[in-house]
Amino acid sequence: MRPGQSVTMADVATEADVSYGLVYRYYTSKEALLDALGTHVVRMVSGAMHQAAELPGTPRQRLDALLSAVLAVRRDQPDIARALHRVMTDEEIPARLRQLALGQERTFRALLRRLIVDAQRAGEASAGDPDQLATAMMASLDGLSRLAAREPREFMRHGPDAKILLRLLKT
Amino acid sequence: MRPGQSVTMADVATEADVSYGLVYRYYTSKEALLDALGTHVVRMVSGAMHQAAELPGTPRQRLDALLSAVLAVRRDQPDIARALHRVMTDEEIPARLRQLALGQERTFRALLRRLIVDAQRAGEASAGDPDQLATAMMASLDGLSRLAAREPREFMRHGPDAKILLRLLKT
Amino acid sequence: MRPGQSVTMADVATEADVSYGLVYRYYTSKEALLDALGTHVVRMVSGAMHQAAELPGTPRQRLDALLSAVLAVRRDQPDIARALHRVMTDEEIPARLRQLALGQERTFRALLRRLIVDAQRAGEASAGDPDQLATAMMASLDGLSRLAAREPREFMRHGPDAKILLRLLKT
Amino acid sequence: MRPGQSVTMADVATEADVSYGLVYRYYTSKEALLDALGTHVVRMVSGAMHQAAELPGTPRQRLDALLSAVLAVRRDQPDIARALHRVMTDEEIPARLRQLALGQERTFRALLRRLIVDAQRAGEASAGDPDQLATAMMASLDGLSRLAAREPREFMRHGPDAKILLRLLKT
DNA sequence: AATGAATGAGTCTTCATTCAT
DNA sequence: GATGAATGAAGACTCATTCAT
Repeated sequence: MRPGQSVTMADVATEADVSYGLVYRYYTSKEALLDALGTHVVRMVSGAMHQAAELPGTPRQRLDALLSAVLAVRRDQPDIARALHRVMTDEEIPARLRQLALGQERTFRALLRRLIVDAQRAGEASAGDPDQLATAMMASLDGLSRLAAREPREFMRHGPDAKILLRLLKT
Repeated sequence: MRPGQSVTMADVATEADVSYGLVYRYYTSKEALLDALGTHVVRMVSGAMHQAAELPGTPRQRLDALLSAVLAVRRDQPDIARALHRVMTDEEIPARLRQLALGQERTFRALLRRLIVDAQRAGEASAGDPDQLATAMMASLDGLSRLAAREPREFMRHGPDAKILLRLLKT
Repeated sequence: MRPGQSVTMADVATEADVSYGLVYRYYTSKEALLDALGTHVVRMVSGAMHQAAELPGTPRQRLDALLSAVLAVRRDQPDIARALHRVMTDEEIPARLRQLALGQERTFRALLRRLIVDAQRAGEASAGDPDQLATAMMASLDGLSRLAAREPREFMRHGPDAKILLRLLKT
Repeated sequence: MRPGQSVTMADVATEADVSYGLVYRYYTSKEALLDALGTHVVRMVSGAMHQAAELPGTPRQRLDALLSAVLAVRRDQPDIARALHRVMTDEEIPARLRQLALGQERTFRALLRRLIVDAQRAGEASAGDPDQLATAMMASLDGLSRLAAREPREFMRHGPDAKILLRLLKT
């Protein structure tokens, strides 16, 4: 195992079908590139998330929309999702990006928690600590998303849809 | 962003409190080291998995034991879990290790599927495609495991336990 | 310390307020540009030198004029002088330019030597090896020039003028 | 003229007859290497300077000793002197080193000025602004030093010795 | 067996130079 | 002629791996 980056600038250049040095016309550094990429994805997810959350319907229906929207972004753009995942996993994430992602996570958690509480009030979800439920749903959604990103083809055919996560709220 | 490995051999040596070059007495290469590490974890998970699966009880109880056992390994050894995750995520996974992990995944899926079917027959789980259910459970378990590895302290206090995943089988 | 040129072609283009690639319309390469720049300065010094040497007066007066003229060029054009200095210091001086500069140095030395000998004959300079005296004067003039180029403002106010170098000829 | 540094780390490694990467065992960066090199020379010159200044004798004799000592360091270690010169000329001098060198320059100037004033009082130097005289002597010494570093062999045979700079004090 | 000095290929970044528009 | 996008060869720095002691 030679020394090596998981994604090299040469890879990026090759992938984008441009020359080695050209990447630096558009991004001042690898960090800037990763930051831009990550920001793009975070923004997309963020947008989908807020849109879904504002749809009309019962809390349960809105939860469904929310989960499905988030999952869809990752499932439909596996390359970018994989790249983002790599970036977020890396020790060397640009600090700004990490903050952005953490912020989004917090926002998502708050949204989820609110909908869960609403659902409980509406009798659409069993009682239980809404924080734990939110945590479980987020973790599960993350797992599904990763699977969708890893095996998009397989996932489209045989994968469960996000609705299944509503079962975590039992009945 | 300088070039750089996430874990260097120097890190390993320092961590293990041995000299720089001594690591090569025990492992012929970094690849071999990672392979050994990964194999160790896979074996641990594998062992816990089979033990749990053979416990007595209703299918549902055994499922609970299985999920809890797998989650416990990752939660209780966050460092190793993180390292394994890094290794598995990396493009440069030793091929042997990837095979091993894939094999384990298949075994786990088969085990899970069998227990789900048993649970359905016993009326402990609602009807539904057992493959999709197994997929959902594995993905969710993976998400929870990652969270447990990422925030072990937080997870121990406020995290849901694996039992919550049984809800995916509704009732 | 990143790799990097002291003066880039982009700097030149920006400085000259022309577009990036246009420089190559005028100079086929950076080497050619530096060569032209250096040649320009060498020519200026050369011109000033010969003019001064042909002024009327005693050998001592003509020496004064010569030294002052050479110093003035560098003092009054510090940017160009610095650039030239950089070029001449660099390992990668265009060969042609190096030759030109060496030739000028020889010419200057010959001129200086002649004037020194003349001054000695005229009783305006003490006896002594004229070659050593010429060497000392050239070296000192070089030192003063460099100082003038490095700190032009400071030098204009408090710096000694070239006349002081005549003291090297004692009395 | 290809892009390129005046001194590359590869050059250093080759010169020192060690492998490329080994240099980084001893110096954490090129900057650190240059800093160390420069510091070494500055210290040597500084030492020689102070020793010479404390010798017994008339102000004139001590001036002679001082100038000779400084010149000798550069003449006897042309390689290092050249390297230092390169480093100091470079835009990218380590800031610390630049400060060190400037400090030394100030010290040297103060020393020189004091000796010049003493010499004037002792009737060993003609009247005149001691600051201008010090500036002229320093610049000339610098010029001689550079020449000595550039052509050490030639300089040893035909070059003037530092004593000639005392003539700048006329009599 | 143990140490850490030594090696050199790989990666990010810069910049002289070319070329399509 | 003019512009700036595109190219690719260097150069600093890292780190897996080897080897003398």
